[in-house]
Amino acid sequence: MFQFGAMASQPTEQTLEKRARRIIESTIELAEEGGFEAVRLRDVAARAEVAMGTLYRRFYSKEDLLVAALEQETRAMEERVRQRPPKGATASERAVNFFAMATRGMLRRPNLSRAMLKAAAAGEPALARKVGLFHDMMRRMIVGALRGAPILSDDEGMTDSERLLGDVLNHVWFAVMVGWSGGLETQASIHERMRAAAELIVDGTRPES
Amino acid sequence: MFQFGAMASQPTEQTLEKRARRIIESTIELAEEGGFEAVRLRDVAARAEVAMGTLYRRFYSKEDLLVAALEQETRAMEERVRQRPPKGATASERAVNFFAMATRGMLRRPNLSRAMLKAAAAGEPALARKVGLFHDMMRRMIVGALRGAPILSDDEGMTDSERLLGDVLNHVWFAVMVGWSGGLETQASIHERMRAAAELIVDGTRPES
DNA sequence: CGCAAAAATAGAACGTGTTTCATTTCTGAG
DNA sequence: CTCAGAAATGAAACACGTTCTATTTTTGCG
Repeated sequence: MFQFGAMASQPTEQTLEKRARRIIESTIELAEEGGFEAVRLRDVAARAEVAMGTLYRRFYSKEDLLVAALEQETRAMEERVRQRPPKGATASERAVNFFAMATRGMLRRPNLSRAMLKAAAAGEPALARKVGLFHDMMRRMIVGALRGAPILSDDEGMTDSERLLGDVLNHVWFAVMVGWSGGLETQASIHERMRAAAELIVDGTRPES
Repeated sequence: MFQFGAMASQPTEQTLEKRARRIIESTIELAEEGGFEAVRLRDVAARAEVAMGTLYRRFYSKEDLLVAALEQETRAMEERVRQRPPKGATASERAVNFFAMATRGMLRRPNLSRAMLKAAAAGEPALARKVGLFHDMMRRMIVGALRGAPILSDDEGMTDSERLLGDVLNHVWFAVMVGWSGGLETQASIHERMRAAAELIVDGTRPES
C-alpha cells in the first residue's frame, strides 16, 4: 500500500537509495544462508540497521523483498552475459549455453535461488510489474543468445517470431527451475531438458523414437 | 514427518478415508471462497470436524493440503477429458483445445486455482512426489490429445518424442498459469500463448515476421 | 536559523501456521 | 469382554509476517 515518492520510477540501482539497498543486501545474505524461511524480517531489518516500519515503507512483503533480489541478481547476470556472450555455432547451441550459464548462476547459491523462485512464483498481484520485468530481462537475454548478438537494450526490433521463441524458452526454463526448486530436477536434468527443448523449438529436431 | 500406515500407497480416492477427504473438501471450499489466505487451518479443521492434530497427522502443511486438492481436481479433469476428448483435425489443434479446456476449468474457480498453483509452485521438497504426480497426469492428457487417442493409463508406450512434446507444452502451460495467477495473463492471452506455442512446438510453424 | 511535515525508530500487538500436551475415544488381539 | 496401544480431541503455546503507536530524528522551505 505504499511505495512511491522518490522511487516512483523503475527501481534501478540508481534510484534505490542506501537504505533500500542495504535491505535487499541483507535479504540476499540471509536467503543464501538459510533459504526462504531464514529470511526473517526482524533479522533483515536488524542486519540492514533499519526499523520494521522503514522496511515496510519500501517493500510490500517478504515476497517483494525476494523479487527485488531476483531483479538485482538478474541485472547482474545481464551484465555477465554482456561481457561474456554465450558461444555456439547455431542459435540453439547459443541458447543452450545461455541457459547453462543462467542455471549455473542459480545453482551456485541454491538457497537464495529457491527463495527467489518461490517469491516470483507466489502469484502476488502486487508484484506483477517486478516479476514481469524479470521475464522481460530473461527474454531479452534469450533472444540475444539466439541472435548471437550482444544484448538488446530494449524490446524494440524484436520480431514476433523471436518474441515467441524467447517467451516459450523462458517459460520452459522457469517451470523447470521451479521443479528443481522442489527437488524434481537436478543440474544435469535441467541441462538435458533445456537442450532438448531448444533443439525442438529452435531447430525443429526431435528425438529418434 | 508422518504420512504412512494405511495410506502408504498412492493417495487415490480409494485409499483416502473419510476424514482426509473431508479435510480436502473443506480446503477446496475455503479456497474457492477466499483464496490461499482464506484457507485458515483452524477453519479447515473446524469445517471438516476434526482437530488440528488430526489434520497434521495426514498433511505436512497448508501447501500439502492445496497440492492434495490439485491432485484431486486434476483427477476430475482426467475424467472429463476421458469422457469428452479434445477434438481437432491436427495434433496441435487437439492440444490447443485441451489447454483451452484445462484453462477454462481453472478459471472457473480462480481463487481455488491461484491457491493450488501457489502451493504447487512453492517448491516444497516434501511435496515433490505429489507435484510430480500432477505433472505426470498433465503430460498424459497432453500426449493423449496429441495422439487423438483416449488417455493412456500409464506412461508406457510413450515415445521419447511424445514425452518431450508433452513435457515442454506442460511446462509452458504451467508457467503461463503462474503468470495468470500473478495478474500477468488473461484468459485470452493464455489461449493465444498456448495456440502459438502448440503451433510452434508441434507443427513447427512460426509467426510471419 | 526555525519549524512544520515527512520519515525513521523501538517496540508492542495481532493473526495465523505449526507444535505440543494432557485427556479422551477408538480399535483389535486375546 | 478387556484392555493396551493407537488415534483423536480441545486448547494452549510458540514463531514469524504484518500492522500499529508513540516518540524522535531528518528534511527542506521561508
